[in-house]
Amino acid sequence: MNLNPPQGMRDFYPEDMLFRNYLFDKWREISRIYGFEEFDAPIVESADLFRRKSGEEIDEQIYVFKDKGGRELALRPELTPSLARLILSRIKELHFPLRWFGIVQCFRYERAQKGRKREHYQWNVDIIGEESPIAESEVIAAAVNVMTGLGMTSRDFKVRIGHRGILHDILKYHECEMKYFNQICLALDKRGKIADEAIKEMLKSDGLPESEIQKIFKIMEIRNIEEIESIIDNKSTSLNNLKELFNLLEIYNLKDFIEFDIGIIRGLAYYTGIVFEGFDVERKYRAIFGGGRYNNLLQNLGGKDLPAVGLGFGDVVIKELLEYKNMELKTNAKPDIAIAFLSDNERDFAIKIAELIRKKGISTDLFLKPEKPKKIFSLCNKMKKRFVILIGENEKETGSVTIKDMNSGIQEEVAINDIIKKIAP
RNA sequence: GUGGGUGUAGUUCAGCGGUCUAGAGCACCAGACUGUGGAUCUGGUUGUCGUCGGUUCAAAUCCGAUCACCCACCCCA
Repeated sequence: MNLNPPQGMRDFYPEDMLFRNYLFDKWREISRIYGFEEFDAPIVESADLFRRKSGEEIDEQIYVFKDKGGRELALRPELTPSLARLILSRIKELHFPLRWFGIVQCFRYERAQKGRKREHYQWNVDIIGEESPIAESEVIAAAVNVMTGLGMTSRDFKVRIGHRGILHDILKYHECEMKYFNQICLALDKRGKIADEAIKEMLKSDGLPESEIQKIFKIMEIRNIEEIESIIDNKSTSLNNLKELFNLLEIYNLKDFIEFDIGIIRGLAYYTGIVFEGFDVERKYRAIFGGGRYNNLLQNLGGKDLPAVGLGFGDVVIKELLEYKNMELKTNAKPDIAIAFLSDNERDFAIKIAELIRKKGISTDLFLKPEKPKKIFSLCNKMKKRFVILIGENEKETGSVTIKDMNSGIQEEVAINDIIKKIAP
């Protein structure tokens, strides 16, 4: 019998749930503070919902299966198509802009690797129905606040911001041939990951002439918006858009967290404008979160265009990063109090004491059978209990309990009425 | 889908053709008796050496297949 979970799927032991809940709580808290409402959708959707979106290629990466009625269903690889479905079916009654978020489990059928599994949880934040870059800035601000809430600073991570349209404009200015746009995007994406020479080779084998390749490398050197301004004129709406976003983010006081990066492309075909990704400064990990503007959200479902900005923030990379930085978690969710008894004669008395404490909302772990004191204290020590309440013959007779403070090692006999005072002062 | 790496006690790993009747650290269990944990000490347990097959007098060790995990690519969240 193979005890492993299916390939790329994850088990969450209690100690893993500690981190997961910690992260989810952070996501929820920031969502609430930034005024987003939570929603969810089925984890299983009609396979067509996901296919329709971005061509055929995605098909191979979706878990597809047939239900007993022969309908083709899929485990969701992402939340956005479901979001589009929900919005479209209430398009008349919803008032925009909408701010929705979800914390959802997604699946992708592909080989697992560092920072990527076949299954992950993802925080999704979307603002639907707003053209202005203030939508982007709200979403980016929320993501940055999650990061800082997890203890990260601007020395640990940066949000790199790019713009598809600007790349287009620059290429046009350089009179690059647009038929190579996809290859150019690919080359930009590769920069920093593989050697420049290898990129050149790649472009060459794609059929780009030497002159074009040189232009592209010049473009890749662009490091800030001012450089772009000096290259292309002010009529570029994309450029103005991006400038406005940077101004806005300065008002949010996020200047230290953001950088312009012409190389941020993002794969998804549906991004239409500003795109951004969060990275650790050492670049040891892949993007922590990413998102951007996708103004044709509803098109694929037969609706009208609706401006939208979205963000996805997965649980896998951030966990690896926090572990690497030794910042994963400090809380201990285990019960603080343990109640133990020495023989069956005291069991019922111990139950009554446990219930008394639990009625006060205090987390209490009750031993289920009698144990020797040595074992009781040894176990409680391992489980890091704060207090151990011991009940034996003596205690039962006098109607009291023995409470031991595991930190100090001091113990005393306490009357029933004084227990709460002792353990929860 | 392609390429590479790794599977040995609960766990992290060492051993890489004959003394292996397979080890080490950590973990675990036990240290007269009575109602008391954490440090140290002493003793002890733990394994179809991933699975199946092959080569050999001899296989954890070599070869093949298979499964699983990891890493990279492809692609992307």
